[in-house]
Amino acid sequence: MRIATWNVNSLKARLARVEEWLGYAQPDVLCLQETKLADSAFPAMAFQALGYDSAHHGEGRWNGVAILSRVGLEDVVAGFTDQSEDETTEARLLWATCDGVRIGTVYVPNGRMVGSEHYDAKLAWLDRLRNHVTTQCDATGNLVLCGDWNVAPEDRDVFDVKKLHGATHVSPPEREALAAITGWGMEDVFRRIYDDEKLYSWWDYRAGDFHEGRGLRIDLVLATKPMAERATWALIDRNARKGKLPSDHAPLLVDFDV
DNA sequence: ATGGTAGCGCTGCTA
Repeated sequence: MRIATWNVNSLKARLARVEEWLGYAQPDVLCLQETKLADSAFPAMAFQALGYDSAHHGEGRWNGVAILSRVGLEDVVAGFTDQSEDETTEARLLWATCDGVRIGTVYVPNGRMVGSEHYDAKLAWLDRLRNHVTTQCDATGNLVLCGDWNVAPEDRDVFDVKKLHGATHVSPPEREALAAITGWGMEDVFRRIYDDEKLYSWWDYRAGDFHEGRGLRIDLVLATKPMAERATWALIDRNARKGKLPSDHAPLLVDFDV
């Protein structure tokens, strides 16, 4: 099973690129983030025409997550299950079961500046996700949780450690919040395949950062042990970050022997 | 050298 994750930074702006990419990347499951669409505007028919069932959880202008699958799509759950009736939350989490694998797509809040209310909200969101996963999910089962985590797990995932020291995406509390999730029983699968530095998944649009190699690895596929052990191949598809009007993120693909 | 781009949507916010 090939599972991919891609922050597309507006599915409306990126639909043609996503369709083209599905054609040559051939994922069985694709998790999307930042669709920036309301559910009513989600182009389900375009994906159905390519053989993919889909589920979308969106709010319109910002955020929005989706799962596309050509191997079945069942038991779709949007958001946190502890959500109260009147709680309004941003569309950042969606689950589905695809061919026996429980798959989640996440778009973790950016956090903006360390110490800001947005940063505190990011840490709180990650802790809520940890609570959700550790109480609702089975670490011995087939679980894959992928998306834009807005956290670079280690210094080797950052283009300039000194420049970004203590900043958002690399601060110790963010890394600890992510580690609390992996520590429960999931692995950053990409690192099972590659040890290298300078393998990034996001580059700022500004100042030629992509072409200068100034990026971060913040898009991650986490998998429980039984799944991670069956990972056979992974790739950050930098070609999808090139050309006219790309997303600022590249897609990440992982093959599992299931 | 403290810049720069993209998306949404029409003003400035978000990333």
